[in-house]
Amino acid sequence: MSKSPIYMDIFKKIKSDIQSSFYKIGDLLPSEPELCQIFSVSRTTIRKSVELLESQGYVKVQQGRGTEVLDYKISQNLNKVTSFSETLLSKGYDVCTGSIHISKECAPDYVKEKLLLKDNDFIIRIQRIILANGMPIGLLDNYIVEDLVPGLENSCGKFSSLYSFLESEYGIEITSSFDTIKASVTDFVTSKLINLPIGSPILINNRVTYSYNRPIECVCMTVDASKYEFSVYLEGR
Amino acid sequence: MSKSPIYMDIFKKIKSDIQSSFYKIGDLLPSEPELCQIFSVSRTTIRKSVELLESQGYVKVQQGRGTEVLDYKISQNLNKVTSFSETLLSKGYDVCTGSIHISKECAPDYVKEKLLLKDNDFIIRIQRIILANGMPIGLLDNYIVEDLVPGLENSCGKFSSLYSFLESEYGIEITSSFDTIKASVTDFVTSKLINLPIGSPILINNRVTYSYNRPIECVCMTVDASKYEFSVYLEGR
DNA sequence: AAGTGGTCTAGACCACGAA
DNA sequence: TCGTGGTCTAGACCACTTA
Repeated sequence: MSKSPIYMDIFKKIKSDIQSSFYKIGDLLPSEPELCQIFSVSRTTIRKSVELLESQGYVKVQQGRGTEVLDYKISQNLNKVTSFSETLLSKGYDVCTGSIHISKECAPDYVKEKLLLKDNDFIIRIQRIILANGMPIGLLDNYIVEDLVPGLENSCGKFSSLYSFLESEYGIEITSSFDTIKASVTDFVTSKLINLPIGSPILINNRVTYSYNRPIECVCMTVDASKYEFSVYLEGR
Repeated sequence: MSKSPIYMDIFKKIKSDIQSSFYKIGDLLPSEPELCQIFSVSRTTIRKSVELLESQGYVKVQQGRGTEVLDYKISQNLNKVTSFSETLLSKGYDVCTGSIHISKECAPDYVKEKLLLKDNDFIIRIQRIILANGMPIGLLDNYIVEDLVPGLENSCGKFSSLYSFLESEYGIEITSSFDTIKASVTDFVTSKLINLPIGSPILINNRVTYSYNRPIECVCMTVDASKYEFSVYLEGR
């Protein structure tokens, strides 16, 4: 049946209870001993769930007082993981996939390292040319851990935003990513693919995507620098 | 005496053991049961300490294998506001300022907008050429709200990290920033300044810096893309 | 004073990796 | 197979907030 730990199920249950206003913003959650009774588990397990809720901004835990439900719409982190198609959409482009090729491959070493794979593990590779307003704007090269997405190689044309598809079809919740951004210029091949003169500036975004600390995907996005930039909010020092 | 919890003491002890290379990079820490014996505590406590070490990037925990000591010098400082000289230092470059010019100017319109200035407000502008290992690597162009930094225009040569200087000399606490990263290629002027062929890829980082939600500075950094990349951790979706 | 979350113990069983 | 970390239990006492 369910392979996920109990604390994860409880976390999701409380999260959805908050989102459905069963627990209202500003209220206190039931106390930890009460939650233990409600879910028939030990306090350790409840605390792990509450820890998750807190880390994702759903509640504020205060000793001596209780656990308050926050306005998650406001308190969510600004630096959210968004798929590139989502980002382009929000910049006002009309986005679609120009060409796509899905294949099952043995992962290159650097991908194996990032995704903590063993030597014989396979990945699903998705290569795409992304169009914005009908013109090529960039390339996407995704590598996804094969075990997690059986049959994905036959889903050509069934999605535009990969992350939404992973969530709806495979129940994979994307919780975080680590992005590295660099600049370069197009070589011959890239120039042909996205229809730019050789030597045009491009932004390259390498990302590893995680679902609860488990790496599930890595992706390299190459995009026309004249049509894309990357924004981020930094906090603390 | 010590008011801190045991797991915090153990965390600090192991952290300093890592920093002093008692536990070397790439080694595995003693297993959790062993650590229990070493510190005479239960596994819950040890796990809390290891969790802290992991969250701060000192170790990588892997089921079935062990807890590996990471190179903390590389993995530190995610999503914190760091000055560019600090970032370059952490990447292993020997950083210094090649040339510097400080002036008091009327702010350009786009700067006024970002810093919420009025028409007659002035800014202190600092233009610098940054050297890494003695070679030009990039340009810095800072605009700082004048009211906050009286006399800064006479501080030429008194600082290398601007943010540290603002903190120590003016008590300005930098709390957050909003960064936009884009790619481009050098034009004639930039090429001359940082000693690259025309058309070389560069990364441009535009930043607005805040002290408790008040904008205090904006800066444009232009840097040789072959020697710099930008990393960020995104959370939630 | 009573109830909250914070810390901690001493066990147990399971899933995973390496040999 | 054996040792690792991952999860979980059923307690206990402490520190803090509120009333």
